[in-house]
Amino acid sequence: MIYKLDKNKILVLDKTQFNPEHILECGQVFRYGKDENNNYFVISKNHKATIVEYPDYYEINSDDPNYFVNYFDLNTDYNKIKQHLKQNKTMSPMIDFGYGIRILKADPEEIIYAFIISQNNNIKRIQKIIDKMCSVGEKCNGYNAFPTSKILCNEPEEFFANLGAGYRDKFLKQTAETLSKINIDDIKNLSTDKLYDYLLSLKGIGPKVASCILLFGFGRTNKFPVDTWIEQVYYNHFSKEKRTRPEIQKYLEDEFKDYSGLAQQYLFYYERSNPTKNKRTDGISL
DNA sequence: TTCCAGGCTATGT
DNA sequence: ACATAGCATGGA
Repeated sequence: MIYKLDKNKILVLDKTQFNPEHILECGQVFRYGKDENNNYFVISKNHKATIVEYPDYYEINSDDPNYFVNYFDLNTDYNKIKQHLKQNKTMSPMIDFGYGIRILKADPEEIIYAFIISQNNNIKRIQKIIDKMCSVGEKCNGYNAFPTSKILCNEPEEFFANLGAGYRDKFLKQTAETLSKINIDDIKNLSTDKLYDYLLSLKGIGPKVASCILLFGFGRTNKFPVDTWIEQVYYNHFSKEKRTRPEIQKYLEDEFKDYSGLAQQYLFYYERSNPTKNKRTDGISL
């Protein structure tokens, strides 16, 4: 038990396994920021939470505490998981660096669109594009909800063309049309392999994006998405042996099994916070 | 100017 | 099955 509910507030009582900066800046969601009081906030679907820090605890203020108990995965003991992962000597210092990371239970549809946008892109621009998409989302108290697929599929071509998403605009439009015709609950319980194949059938979704969606949108923690950053981590901290991205993914999933997703977040956060000076993508020693 | 960013599609072999 | 050019946009 690391939290307690106090009316409409959640009090997170264990700061060793909850840190808003670690959670939000490790690249799993994009609709977050700091408000005028320097407090982190995050928007998920049609809900918003603000996190206020106190000396011995964090206070989560939101429009729906129950939603955010699940969203922040507060019933899972991450200290136990970290202890297990620390058996890997490479991981250990990286876990100490991002000790407060948690895998969020984000909205699947929102994650699908967000990670289609993410391909061959940078986080600043991803956030900008998503923000623009949300201009057509349901108006909530001081923010816009992420637009539903039904809303998106009724938007004209120009809407997608003007997002600044570049060539990804047609992927977003096609995905909106496809997803508006299905119920996400119908695919939510598919096996990981079947769900993976379904995601790959959508235009703009390849192995890496599908892995991110499985991990962040559908809670499949045995997935280890490999992007440019993880590729760097692999060559700099795990092995000099040249491998393709799918091979690196298999290598790391074999190593971390059901904890792959969380392990990936520690590595991603660490590498992005401490960029390797001499980039090396070919596996050859400098 | 060129390179890069949470890669993928299309089009070759 | 594997390799790679081309891709929109903006910041370094």
